[in-house]
Amino acid sequence: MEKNEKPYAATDLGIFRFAENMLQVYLVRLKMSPFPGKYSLPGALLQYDEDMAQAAERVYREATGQEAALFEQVYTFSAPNRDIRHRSISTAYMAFPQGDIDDFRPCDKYDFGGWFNAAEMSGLAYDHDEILALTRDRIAAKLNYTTIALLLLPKEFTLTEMQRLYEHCLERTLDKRNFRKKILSMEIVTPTGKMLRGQKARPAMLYQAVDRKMEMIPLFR
Amino acid sequence: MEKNEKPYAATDLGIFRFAENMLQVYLVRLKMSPFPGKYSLPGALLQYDEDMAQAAERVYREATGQEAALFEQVYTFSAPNRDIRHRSISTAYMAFPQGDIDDFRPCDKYDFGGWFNAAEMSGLAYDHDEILALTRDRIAAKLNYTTIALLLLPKEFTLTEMQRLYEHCLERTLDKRNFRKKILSMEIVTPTGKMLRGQKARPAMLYQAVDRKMEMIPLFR
DNA sequence: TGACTTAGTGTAAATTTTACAATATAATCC
DNA sequence: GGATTATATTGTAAAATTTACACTAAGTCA
Repeated sequence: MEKNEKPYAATDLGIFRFAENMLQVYLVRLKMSPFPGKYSLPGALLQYDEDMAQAAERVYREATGQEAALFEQVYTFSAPNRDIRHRSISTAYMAFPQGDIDDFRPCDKYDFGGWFNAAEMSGLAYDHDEILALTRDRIAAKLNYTTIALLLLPKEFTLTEMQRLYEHCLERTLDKRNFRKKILSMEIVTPTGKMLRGQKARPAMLYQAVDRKMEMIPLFR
Repeated sequence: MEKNEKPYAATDLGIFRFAENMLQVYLVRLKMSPFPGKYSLPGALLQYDEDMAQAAERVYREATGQEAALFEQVYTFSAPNRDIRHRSISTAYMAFPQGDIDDFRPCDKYDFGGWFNAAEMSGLAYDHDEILALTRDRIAAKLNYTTIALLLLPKEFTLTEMQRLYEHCLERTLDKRNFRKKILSMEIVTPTGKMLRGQKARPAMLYQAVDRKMEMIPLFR
């Protein structure tokens, strides 16, 4: 930006879920310059009557056609050259879909929207590689001291799926019996009574979150 | 802001220490409108050649006359009406002084600067009551899963001081023997060999941080 | 129906956490 | 300088949690 010119204020949104044994992020393909055809996190400029959280919610609607999600502010990116068109600062949010994930349909700002393996994406528009990397790190950190796993999993999930989420994001294996004992002792999930059938082997009990929100796990009990 | 007008970008800084058995925040008194005579967190508009972290470091220099500190981004505040003069969004940082705390001298933007009990301040300019409250909450949360205590304490401190920091910020008492056992077992502090003398009673061993930075305390070891 | 795949479970040892009280060392006050 | 006061420092036994570890159960698939 020129001296004394104000930067644009924007928000970029990392929409995440754990599915197909991956941490997946929902990316959109840009139609317009400066990166036509490139993938990016959905984003938008802040509007005059919104705060950042509202802007993030609007971006969620634009990118998915859906409403229900939980949002969490992550970080504000402000490097002077992070946007080649003009100076802009972007406040990144994470979003966790609550409603029907399979009906996502981006608005016509975008060419396409879809789920990708968050660990393998690069070459995104703007500084979105960096935003994605920091947001992934934040998710991994939060797995250690919050119940963020409940937001990444679908409404109903097996304990094996939950364990795979931890193992993939923390990049380590965990003992199956000890993991189950620990999660069950926290009383954050409850069995639905339904079984996940049609897999290759023995059906697994489906669980659901007791309370589908992110809570701190205390150090001193 | 008017439609299509860009907001100002700013940063506000919560400078913290634990001293005199309190979590203290360094506040400045404003000379100019719109809040002459009111206390506030030190802050400034983002300049064209800076990112937010650099702006926060500049604000630290302006407010204290000192250089050495550690910074941590906290949250970006963006309510449309948070600044009565014009729309602005502010990215709040926490700062932890590293150098000589007793030589703080604010630049002439400010009338006065001094340390206050962070738990008791209200009536600050702008939305700084809210920024301060959220930042205090963040510090309390981080005491539970990071070594942020090392940044709040002076270079040399007693284990009793450290325990008081936890007790004040977490608003609960902790057993003295168990606290010391736990902290020492973490191997994040080491005795200096020097004693704190001149108190009312038996001198206490002074400790220092092994590594004066904020690190995560892992959930799964 | 036999082979394969994933779900689900228990226990003993080690470690950590918790609850709890007496002694040590200085300053202060007569 | 002796008594009093205030805070620092330390250990242990019980409880709880964590860890390491391997087999059976219940489906699918060829």
